[in-house]
Amino acid sequence: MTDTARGSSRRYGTRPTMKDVAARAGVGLKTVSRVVNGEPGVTPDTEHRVQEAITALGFRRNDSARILRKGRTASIGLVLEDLADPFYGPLSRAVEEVARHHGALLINGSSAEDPAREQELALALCARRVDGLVVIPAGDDHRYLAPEIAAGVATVFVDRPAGRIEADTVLSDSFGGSRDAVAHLLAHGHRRIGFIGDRPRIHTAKERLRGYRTAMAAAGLPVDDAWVSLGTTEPERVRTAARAMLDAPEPVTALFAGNNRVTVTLVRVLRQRTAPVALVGFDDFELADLVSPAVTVVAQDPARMGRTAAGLLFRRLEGADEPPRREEIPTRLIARGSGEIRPAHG
Amino acid sequence: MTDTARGSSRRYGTRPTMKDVAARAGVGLKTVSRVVNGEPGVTPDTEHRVQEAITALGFRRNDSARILRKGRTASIGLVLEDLADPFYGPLSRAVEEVARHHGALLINGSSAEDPAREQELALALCARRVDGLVVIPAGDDHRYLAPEIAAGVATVFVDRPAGRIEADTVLSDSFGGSRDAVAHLLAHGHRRIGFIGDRPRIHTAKERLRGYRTAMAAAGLPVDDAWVSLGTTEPERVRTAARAMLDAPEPVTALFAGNNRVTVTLVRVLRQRTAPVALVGFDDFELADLVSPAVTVVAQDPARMGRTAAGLLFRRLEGADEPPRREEIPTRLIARGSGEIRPAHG
DNA sequence: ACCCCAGGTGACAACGTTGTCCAGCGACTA
DNA sequence: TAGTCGCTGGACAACGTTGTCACCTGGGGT
Repeated sequence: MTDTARGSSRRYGTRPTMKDVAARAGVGLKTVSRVVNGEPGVTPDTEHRVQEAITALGFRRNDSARILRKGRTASIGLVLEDLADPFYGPLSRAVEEVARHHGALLINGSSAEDPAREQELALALCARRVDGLVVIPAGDDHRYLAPEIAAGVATVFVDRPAGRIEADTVLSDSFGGSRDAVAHLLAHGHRRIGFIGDRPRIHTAKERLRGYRTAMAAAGLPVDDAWVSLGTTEPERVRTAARAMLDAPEPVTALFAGNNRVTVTLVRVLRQRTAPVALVGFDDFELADLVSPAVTVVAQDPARMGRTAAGLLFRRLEGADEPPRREEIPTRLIARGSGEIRPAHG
Repeated sequence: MTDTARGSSRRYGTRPTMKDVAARAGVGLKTVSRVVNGEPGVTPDTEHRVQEAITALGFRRNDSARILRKGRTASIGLVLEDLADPFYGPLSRAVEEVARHHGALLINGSSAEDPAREQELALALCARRVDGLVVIPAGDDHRYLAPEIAAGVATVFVDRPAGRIEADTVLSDSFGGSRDAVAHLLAHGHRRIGFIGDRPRIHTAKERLRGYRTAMAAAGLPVDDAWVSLGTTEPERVRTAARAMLDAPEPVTALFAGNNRVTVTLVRVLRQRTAPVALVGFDDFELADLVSPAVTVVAQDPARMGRTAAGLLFRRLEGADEPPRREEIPTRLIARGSGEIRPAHG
């Protein structure tokens, strides 16, 4: 048994090509191509012979060759932060749905919040000649994509803006949503409100902090430095930050969580405490209404973000030649109880 | 302005090729190829000239052509049920992680539980000449994949077995997990236990039902037909089924939910009722410990399933020539409270 | 009877890359 | 000094498909 023998059955070379089909059907190569692509100009009789050869040989068109020839791949790339994060599930699903509607496949990868990996992935997708790219930025410099965009790769940034480059962008209203969230807590009598958010490098984290500060300022309230903590969403980090705020001499009476991972950790922290602390989280999550107290949130609409992004992308692909757009998706405060707790000594 | 003028900047044809780079660097085509692929046999000086030309022109290798030439695409396909379902997030992430480790990209799509769409997707991926395929079956006949598998596409089925075809498979221990879940309820004194599961067409639903029946039989208990309800996971369907069981003359005192979607709906149903009803769910979910009572579940390990599947796939790609394997991933009962409620008149 | 036309069909080049193979050139050895 | 070796570099074919164009055949019009 030679090694050729072993490998031969796995060789792509053994796959039948149009040439093989043509030979078997006794027709020309181009005729097979016509049948495969449903082009007109083939007698029913010929077509039948070709179809028969196709099934007999188990032929399947090699899209790699087709793509090479046609230039368009009918696929779009999606670079996101983490496929396993519940925020991105509906988003990717929405992108996929739109892509499917346009006959395109979705190729995706997770950057794990690492700018280098984001770039590596995005460029790998460009090398595959995806027609378009939906990117949830991990880094803040996307100039590396400029040549690709110039070469015709429609590119849309979602959830966070592109860095140092002009491009279509779809964002949640992080600032407005956060302002509303904090205003909600203020309206319920809180004066000392803590904010625990994601790393300051991340745009949405900054925007949400800005919303928090703006709401506090609008109420004429000072913000103690100890009330703000930005960092990773690791549960341990969040727990430590929360404890510091809650165990201070003048503890906060309410917390505003900068994202869904933080909110979940805070729910766990707060349930171990006796003193009631109000909580509002940015981004909704499943079962938020079932924990007790039910968690008040600023809901985003990830599916809509995905749909909007993919929509913009395909507009470009269809030739829309307008300056880059920036769509802002509104957020919605959903009051469920945890934000309505009044401060103990209100 | 002619239409050529409008479209020209978006044409792939305008992208520089190795030929262009070679011309600019004053070297041969193959030398550029060597530099791009880091092959030896190029003087530092020449290499430098080529690198310069590459950056100057913004060249990026066209992987379509490379794929066509080499036969291998360095990408694997993933066909799942719904990207937005929290069960599949960690699973796809795990597959992606392994793929990345092998230098492969992930192309994926959702079948939406529709066999026709599953087939369409899987075959589209094969036409793209993915090296391998991870499929979470929606249908129960996968003979359509036989030619592809024969042609060398490594294929692994996950979560549900392949239909009418032999192939590597990775499953959760649905039967054993369900038996344990029901045994747990029995141990807490329940005798009338309801099972609400997914559509009977789905293999895991059948297996979980079998586990339920086996546990009941082992305890010498009859199963009333009214205690079993299989169907979609639509909340409305599940609510109706639950109400019928709970409002019967001889109501069930405990419920076993066949999957995570059903469990969540049941939690909502039960919290509106005064009489305590025990609940165990198949498949864990985030915050299961935070609702009250905390939900006892049979936990699966989707990440491990994904890793195992991708592992099998790459073993095949690396030439493993063994008969199809069937890996069963054990489940784990996590008692949190909801399963430990004793029947009112126990 | 001739010409023309239309529709069906096939030969051939091209897409951009990689593998094969050979040529050129400088250096080292006998 | 001549022969040889090793290394760099390039010409060319091939991967499987599609677009272009020309050929052929048969039928209808004059």
